[in-house]
Amino acid sequence: MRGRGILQIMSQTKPAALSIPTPDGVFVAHYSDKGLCGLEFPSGKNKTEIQSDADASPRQIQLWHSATVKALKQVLSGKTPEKLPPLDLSSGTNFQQQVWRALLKISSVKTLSYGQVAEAIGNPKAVRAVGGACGANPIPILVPCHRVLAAHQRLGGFSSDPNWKRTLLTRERVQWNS
DNA sequence: TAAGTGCGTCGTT
DNA sequence: AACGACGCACTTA
Repeated sequence: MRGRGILQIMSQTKPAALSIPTPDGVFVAHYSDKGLCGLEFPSGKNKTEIQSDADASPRQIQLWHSATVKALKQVLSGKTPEKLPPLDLSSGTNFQQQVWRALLKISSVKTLSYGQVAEAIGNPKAVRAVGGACGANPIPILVPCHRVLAAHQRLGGFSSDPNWKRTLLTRERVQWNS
């Protein structure tokens, strides 16, 4: 607290991690001074983890967080979120950010193949790299990497529990081939 | 049909 | 230089 420069005090918000209880478990959202920068799936750890109290957070983050909570719950119930909080995707490389932005355009119910995403960002041969970028997605669910299937409507992979991909797609009434 | 192999390709580490 | 949340062609059963 003492060593911070004036610029940091004025422009930088303390990174925050806020929990989000849902019927599917406790998610954890991370915020930078630019917006939502991470979303963790529920894990055994999250259940017992000390959750930073939302009341102690800056009001801006509280506002962002309420938007996150609402959007998350909407997607979890198979709906398209109306509003997203500001997203901070700056942790990604240029390529990854292109992919993530492309994913944001996929509305609920719809899906794209890894190949189609590659085409969408004007890099049609980078199919496999798109998969890598999906795996590096810091904000799953809200950046809907689960809506990317392999060719011919096959499921494809998922870094965290593949059951999440199946669950989310099922709730969005998306079908795939086994 | 289903399952397995090999290879091209590209971004990341 | 090695590794993937891929895609495609091509074998086998």
